[in-house]
Amino acid sequence: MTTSHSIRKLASTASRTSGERALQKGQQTKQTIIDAALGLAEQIGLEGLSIGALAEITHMSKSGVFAHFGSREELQISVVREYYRRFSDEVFFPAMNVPRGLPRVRALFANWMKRVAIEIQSGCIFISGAVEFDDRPGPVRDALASSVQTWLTAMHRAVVQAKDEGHLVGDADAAQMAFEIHGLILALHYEARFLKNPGAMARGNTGFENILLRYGKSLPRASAQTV
Amino acid sequence: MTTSHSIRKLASTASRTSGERALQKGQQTKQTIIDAALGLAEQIGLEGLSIGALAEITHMSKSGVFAHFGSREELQISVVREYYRRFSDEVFFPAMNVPRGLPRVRALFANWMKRVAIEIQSGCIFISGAVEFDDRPGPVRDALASSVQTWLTAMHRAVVQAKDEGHLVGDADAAQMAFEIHGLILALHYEARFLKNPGAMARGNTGFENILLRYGKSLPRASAQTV
DNA sequence: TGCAAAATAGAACGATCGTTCTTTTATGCG
DNA sequence: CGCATAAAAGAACGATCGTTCTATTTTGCA
Repeated sequence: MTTSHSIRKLASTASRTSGERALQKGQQTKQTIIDAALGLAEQIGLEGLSIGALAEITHMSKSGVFAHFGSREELQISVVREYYRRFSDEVFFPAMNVPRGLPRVRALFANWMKRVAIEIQSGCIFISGAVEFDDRPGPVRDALASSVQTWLTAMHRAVVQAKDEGHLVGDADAAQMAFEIHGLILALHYEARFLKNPGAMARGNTGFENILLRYGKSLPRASAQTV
Repeated sequence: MTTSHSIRKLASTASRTSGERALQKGQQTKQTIIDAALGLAEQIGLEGLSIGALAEITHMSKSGVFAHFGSREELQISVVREYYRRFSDEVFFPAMNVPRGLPRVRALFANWMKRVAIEIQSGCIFISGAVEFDDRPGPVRDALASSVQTWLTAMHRAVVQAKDEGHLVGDADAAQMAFEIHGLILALHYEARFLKNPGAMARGNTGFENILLRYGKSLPRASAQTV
């Protein structure tokens, strides 16, 4: 549906077409603004974005910044899309080079953890945005929910594949497993970023191994039957 | 330390002293404002609180509302404290009537789940506040972090007691188990409230049973050795 | 009931917000 | 180079924000 199509569209965007020409001045500036806006949004949230602050950072006038987007909402949407692009590049695509099944699930989780670990300093827009827009309808919420849903669906698909490959126990519920993994990421983000708890990173990794103890068709159950 | 002391202080507050007199007019109004502010903050966040909006809701003047707190920050802190009080009343104290050990941990988790389930409509300030104030120092953040830490410590203590009672496996790491439980709650809040995923509630409960599969000294391991 | 004190209202402040409109500057193609 | 067009700046708008100051009303005790 929309989700997987977005992923593939992003892939085709990555392989640049021959017709690509150098960015015009306006596009360059717009990208500069989006970069600055993303950095700002990672710190103070999408709702904290202000045109005035962006103008100051980019050494432009408010109206100069504004003209590139036409509205604050459109700016926020641009930031969401940019974040989604970077998230995909860092977390999703690299894991596609890892064999499907449990190895790929491991890679996805590891990349996700790495990303969130970095974001202990800067903040994750998929998480902060969810809180900011959880009951505020509109195009920004739609863009955010769509991006998140695409990623979570990709993660879920990887788990399903792991089960198809026979890497998980027969009664494994892929959606349940994906839910529990998501919880580990959220707990890491919460406890590390808000509570400054230094042990959170290790607990995230241990949590993942505990999930595999339940769902993975590996050592514990196998050894019980083999020995 | 501060945490357990706060819990006990709250308990003593609950048992009303004989010297208590009827609230003066000012205190009544203040409580009315705090109630309205809490309701508002649960929907749009602590940062979304505005004195003007509160004045409209309570049919008062801005300055009339303002006078009770002296600053917006003090109002936000009052809201955090009120939320902490209600959270404790609904989640923590009822579980103290359940026998310590695994039953009490189950009760705490069940109450927590119930609370978050209700908050799928209204929002949890411990979660939204963490995102809003995760890198914004100040007294509001301090009040919030202190409240959250008190609760998480109480949860952790209950798990430690469960291990002491022999209800958990020998190598159980209480902090790790508390971390994973926290993750389930956060995943429930995220997927139910933001993504409107109807299956999230059941996944939270299943996740808890899966955690007990790992840490609980009950059926799975016992049967494997008994049979 | 009278009166000091508490509680609330009202008006105004400087600041910042997103947005609009007009004017100036920079760009890039023929 | 010249010129149409894109890009950016500048000024101003109405609205809302937290806060301050002063005036009015209400409260509760002697």
